[in-house]
Amino acid sequence: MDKNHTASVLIDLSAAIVSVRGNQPVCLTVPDVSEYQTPGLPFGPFYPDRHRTMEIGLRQWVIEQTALDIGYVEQLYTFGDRGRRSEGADNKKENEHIVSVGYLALSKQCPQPDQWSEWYKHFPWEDWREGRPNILNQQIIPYLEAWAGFDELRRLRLQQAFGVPDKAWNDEFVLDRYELMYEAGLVWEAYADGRQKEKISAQNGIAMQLDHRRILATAMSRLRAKLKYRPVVFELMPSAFTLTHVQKTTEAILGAVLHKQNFRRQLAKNELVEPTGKMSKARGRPAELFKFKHDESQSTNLPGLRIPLGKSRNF
Amino acid sequence: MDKNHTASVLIDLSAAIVSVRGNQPVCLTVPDVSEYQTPGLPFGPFYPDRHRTMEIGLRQWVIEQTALDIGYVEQLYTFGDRGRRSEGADNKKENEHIVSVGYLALSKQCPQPDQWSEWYKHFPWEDWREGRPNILNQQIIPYLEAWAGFDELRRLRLQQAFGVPDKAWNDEFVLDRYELMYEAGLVWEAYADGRQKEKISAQNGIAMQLDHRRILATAMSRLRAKLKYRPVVFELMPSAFTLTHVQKTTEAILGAVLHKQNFRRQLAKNELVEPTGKMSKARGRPAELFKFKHDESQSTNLPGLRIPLGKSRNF
DNA sequence: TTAATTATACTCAATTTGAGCATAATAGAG
DNA sequence: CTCTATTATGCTCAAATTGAGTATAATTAA
Repeated sequence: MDKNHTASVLIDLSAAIVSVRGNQPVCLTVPDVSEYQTPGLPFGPFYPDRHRTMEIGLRQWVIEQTALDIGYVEQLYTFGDRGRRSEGADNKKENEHIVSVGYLALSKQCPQPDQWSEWYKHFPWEDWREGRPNILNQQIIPYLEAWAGFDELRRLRLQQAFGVPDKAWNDEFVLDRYELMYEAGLVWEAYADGRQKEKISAQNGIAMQLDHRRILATAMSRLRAKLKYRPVVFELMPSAFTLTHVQKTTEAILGAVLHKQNFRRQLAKNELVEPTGKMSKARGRPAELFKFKHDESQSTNLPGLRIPLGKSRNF
Repeated sequence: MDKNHTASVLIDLSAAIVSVRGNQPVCLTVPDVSEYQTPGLPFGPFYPDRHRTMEIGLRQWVIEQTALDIGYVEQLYTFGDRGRRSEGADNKKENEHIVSVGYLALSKQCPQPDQWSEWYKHFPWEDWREGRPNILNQQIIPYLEAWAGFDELRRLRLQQAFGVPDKAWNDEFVLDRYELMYEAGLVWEAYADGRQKEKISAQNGIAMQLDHRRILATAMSRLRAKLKYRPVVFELMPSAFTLTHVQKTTEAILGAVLHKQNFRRQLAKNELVEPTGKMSKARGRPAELFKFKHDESQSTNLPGLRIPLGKSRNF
């Protein structure tokens, strides 16, 4: 094997640490000191002789830096892209390449509100809870249509990702949509990476540093998909909660509204929760407080919510 | 941040290159020269200044070394484990740590039959096409039951992974089952890694080098899961095929038998194939030859086979 | 007391799934 | 040439699941 090339790299562990505040999914970010002030995801280096696995390394610096209790952690993707990542960075030697491993982590609380950034400020087209977002028809779709032109492949991808013109919107294709917009030069990062000459006029969501918005998009895709077959919502819930609370949290993640009675039917069928006996006190009729049945550990591969992929949305 | 520790690592790209020969899923392996003669997955180093992305790097050495046409490639997982990976290797400097990025690749052909190893020789408990494998009740389950003892958590995991005693077998939990067996000291690798003092008496499938069997298990899990919602089978099919051929290939991957008519109904409903007009000639009534509708590219996120997760097996 | 609000029980049609039977078209045996 | 084994394909039907309601209960705030 050819040994003329350097094969040594540094490893960055980047984390999309997700929580839900009110009815908004949020993500821990660190501020940017540069002129653009784009927020970024927290990240830290991986020291292979200090930590046995990368996940341990990740948990370590998250605890050190944020004092957060992250229960659920899942590896997302490893990015080795030269173009997108290291070139722009300034505090690294020219020859040191960086590979970044993206993680998704879930946190039940989110203290210090200013450090948490709402998902849908970065991805306004992904929140369908109040109906189809205006930004789609008013900006994104027309621009993408023009970009696709008569290119058969581009039109097919457009149809897949955005459901244009006649297919349904699939909430899991967050990453596909972002990548398409990136390629079409519709997001700021494309300009920052030099793929796009002119700055984008419209604000298609708040940009992030380097490829962090891509990592967040990956996290959103994964979490939305996972929600449907694994009971990960409970990693975002307090120890006792009402069924409506679970639903609101699920809806926040999915960016879609669900049918109340059917949602409860799923919860009941899969035996995911059990009553605590206590009741919540709020405005209307008090709701029973429930707890997750398998909180101890390894909740990972239990059945999940089984939200039918199809059209179960409430419009 | 603490800079006393070395953060520099080498990156290995390991690939589970999968194909189907006859009715057996196979995986490209490289022979081992050491005393144990355990096969391993092919791998190559990643040179960050030569290849823009890791996937490009992977395709490069696969083409160079195997002359195979791999269409579909998907990243599986990045392993940074010190214990499992680099310690045992002998051709590396002590201080150079290795992170291995596992990939799944699919190939339509598999020339040089001796280089391809059948999945179910490494995982005999995963092939349910002829009914429940004997090895489960005769060896694996009793041993695992003993290992679990009265430990509540272990019993729960056993139930999840192996469906013991009353839950259904889930074909997607290949990795969970392997990891459980590893922890219980039921596979050779546990002995090789020093987790287990005595060599395992029973042959629970053919072992592989380092953590390669774990990577293959990851690949199997991912492929089995993907099959159900993305039309990846066609990456394993020739340009023209009969419906039965698609079914046999699917069954080989899933390690389970499917209901013929219902399988066809799914194919028809999702409009994944179209007739070529030609017919196959074989033993019985000739079957129509079909082709995949979207072969050009980006077949990635089309609907998929939608094989119901539940009990659609044929026993 | 009443209205607004939230929770929960129950219903029902449409669709999807699981499992089968019936029939069609071929090759090869006799 | 006919029969049989074999594979392909069309069609049916009950059971289960899903989508979308209506009805009713238990609160707080006015």
